Amino acid sequence: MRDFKHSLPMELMRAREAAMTRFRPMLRDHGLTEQQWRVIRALVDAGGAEVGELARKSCLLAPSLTRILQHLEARSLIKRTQNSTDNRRAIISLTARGRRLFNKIGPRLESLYRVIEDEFGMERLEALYTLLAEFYETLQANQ
Amino acid sequence: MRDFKHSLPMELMRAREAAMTRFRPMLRDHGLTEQQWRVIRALVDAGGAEVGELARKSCLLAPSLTRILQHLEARSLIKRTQNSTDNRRAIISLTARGRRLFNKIGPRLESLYRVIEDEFGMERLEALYTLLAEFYETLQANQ
DNA sequence: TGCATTTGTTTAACATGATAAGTATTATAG
DNA sequence: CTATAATACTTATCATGTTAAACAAATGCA
Repeated sequence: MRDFKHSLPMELMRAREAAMTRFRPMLRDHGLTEQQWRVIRALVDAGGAEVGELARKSCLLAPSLTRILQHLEARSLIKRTQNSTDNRRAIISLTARGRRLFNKIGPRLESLYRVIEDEFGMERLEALYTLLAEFYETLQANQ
Repeated sequence: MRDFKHSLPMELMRAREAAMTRFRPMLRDHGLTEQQWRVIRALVDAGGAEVGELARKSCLLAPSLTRILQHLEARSLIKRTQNSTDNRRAIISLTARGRRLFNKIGPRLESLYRVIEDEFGMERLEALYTLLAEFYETLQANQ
């Protein structure tokens, strides 16, 4: 049998965890989890989105996102607007407070990211991105 | 700001999720979660290990592992042996039942893994492994 | 129109992730 | 030898992951 250490899902997880260890403390300082940050960032990127769309963009399952949105709404970081043509769809967007939080945290995370770029090297990082994207596409295509 | 889609932790997660989607149904058929399977596999690999060692090998946090071991013990898949020289350390090992379960599931997961090898190609897969290991080492070294 | 089906989202239930605090045992300084 | 610190785990707590089921609004069709 293949060596246990050579398990792809675990290697992907370890690499991800190594990166998140750099980012998590700063998010925590602002009372945000990694997943809450992903939602905020996706909202900045999209400028308002339906829940399903947001789930795809932030790579979260719908039940997780539901709970996260409840937390963010309780902290007045997001707001819901009803879609007039379809009452099932709620449109989520950042509040001014949510945008301010993003503006405060975003740059700091970017600089942490640049440190990783420097340490690992831009070329290898790009190679990794490419392989990951190809891997994802390959497995999705044959699903 | 860097494009949101270009977020390394998320790309790593998406790739991992794409792979796990292939494996999870079979584990579920046998009443195992991915994490429980990692513990069982680490135990086969090590042939008995202390809790801390097991946590490292299976990439689980200690509190998670504690709960998982309770579940596996309740199902008689693992057993605990006390270390005579240090009563803090418990040695975990598989029961005969645990080994039987491993022998039933292991080969099926291996064949699913070979499908991925075929789809993505062995060379690219090796390249991905290498980059992931290098990435992990780089970030650990400067931590 | 009326009703079954589909779609978008939420609840529920159980398992794990993440951090902090607690407990028991061992090692160690004085 | 004893108080203290370090070690190995476990509990506790809150947030998310995963699956199934519930729910309401919209759609398709007789």
